[in-house]
Amino acid sequence: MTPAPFGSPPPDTRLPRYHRVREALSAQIAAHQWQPEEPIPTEAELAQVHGVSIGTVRKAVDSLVAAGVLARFQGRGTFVRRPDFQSSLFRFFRFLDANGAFRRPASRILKREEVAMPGAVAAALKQTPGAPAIRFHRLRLLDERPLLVEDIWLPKDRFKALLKIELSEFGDLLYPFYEQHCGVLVASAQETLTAEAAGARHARLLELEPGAPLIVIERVALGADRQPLEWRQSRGPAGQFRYQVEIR
Amino acid sequence: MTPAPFGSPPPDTRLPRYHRVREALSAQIAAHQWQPEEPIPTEAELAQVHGVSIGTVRKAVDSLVAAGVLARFQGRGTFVRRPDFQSSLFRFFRFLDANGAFRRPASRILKREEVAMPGAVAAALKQTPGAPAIRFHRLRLLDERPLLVEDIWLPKDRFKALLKIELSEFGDLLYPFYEQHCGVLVASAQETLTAEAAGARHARLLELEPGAPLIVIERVALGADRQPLEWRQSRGPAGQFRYQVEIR
DNA sequence: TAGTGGTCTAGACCACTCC
DNA sequence: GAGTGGTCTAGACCACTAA
Repeated sequence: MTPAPFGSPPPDTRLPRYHRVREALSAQIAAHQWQPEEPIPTEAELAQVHGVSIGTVRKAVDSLVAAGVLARFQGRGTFVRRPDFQSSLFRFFRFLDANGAFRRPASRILKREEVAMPGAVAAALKQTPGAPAIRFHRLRLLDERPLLVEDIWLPKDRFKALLKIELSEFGDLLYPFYEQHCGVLVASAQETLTAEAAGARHARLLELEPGAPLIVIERVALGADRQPLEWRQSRGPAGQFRYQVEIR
Repeated sequence: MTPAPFGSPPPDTRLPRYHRVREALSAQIAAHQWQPEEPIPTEAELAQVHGVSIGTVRKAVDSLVAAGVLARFQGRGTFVRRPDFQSSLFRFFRFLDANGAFRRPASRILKREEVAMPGAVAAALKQTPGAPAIRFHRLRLLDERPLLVEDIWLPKDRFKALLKIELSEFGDLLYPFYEQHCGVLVASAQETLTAEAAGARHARLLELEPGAPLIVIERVALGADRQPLEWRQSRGPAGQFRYQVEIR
């Protein structure tokens, strides 16, 4: 038995080989070793590099595909998946226009401010309470009708470049701005769904009666290293929301 | 090339072999060929029966395990899974007692009646509108405090045995009664989550203010053959509900 | 100890994409 | 046509369960 090699994470003593190959690939993906546009090495190459058979490589890749990290394309190669947030809970709001076609809602930033981070947000972002933060208030609309109110918090140090951008220059999506101006790439997120009665402010913004039921979605966006980057809370009318699952 | 064999479903011309093996296993499971307590044939046997290698059988079984239909146990065998509804949305209601331990809520049947099935329910159960139906009103409680109101609809013909049971004899769970008295086994279900403001009746039953936000979960319970068996709508206070997902 | 699934190999041929 | 992933084989040994 060979002695365990030294390395930063515990060197994985008796795990199955496909498991170790998967860990190695995961680490390389997290280190941005491959761009989403270029294929990762072929299965034959990976088999040779890791000293295992192709079948074992396939099993490792299989599990990363199942986890949504990689995507395979027959004849083209295997690619790091650019997250498209297809499974986001927002998908279950009825983002349809008058003709029934899907539409991305427009965004209107109502306010951008520099404030101290409250305790609950700081806990989610692993910051100290009161740390400098950037906060956005945003409204999302469909055909000029309000659909969602959003409250977005970012740690100021990593995102201060956003303070120099004119509000009118922001597009409908924020994550491309994080990437281009702050070098921060959102890789995944955790969402929590709850519901509440609309307060006066949210009711006014969403053009509802106070007390109307709202769906509340809280999201912590994570980087490839699973460090929390952004915290946001979004509210929309419950009547517009419908979430379906299969259970066993 | 051998001629396509005759059979009830189209005999699957050029599908991968593991796919055909999976279909065959699926059909046998749906036909109750194996009980959940007994293992299905070993991988070696299945390989021989279907004329494929063990690796191909494993791939077929893999996909059924991923779908939650089978469960494998090293050294024991592979079994048809008895559904435990672990993924039900109800799991996200806070079913906790004063000490924070999980508890199954108690059930109190408020009413049982024979009525004609309304159109919406009939559509979900693939019955004709106005067909004879059994309807239960039920309250679920935790520590004597109401947690959920339920409205349950069943087609009368398959479930008439339930009419002979005293209301006091029903336990906390209905599905065992379906199985024992009506020979009907629930294999899976589809759930839809929405929210609404509490009407007067639901508010009173749940001891809330009228207009308080409610989470509404609609469930269609399906048999092993995916025929709809039961339709139910459950309502609970939104503040007690919290649903979490990981998105990519 | 016998039998099960879990892991792994070292190939093969096929279907597809791209040049 | 060259190169990719998709499917498939016919074995092997290991880890675990149950008797």
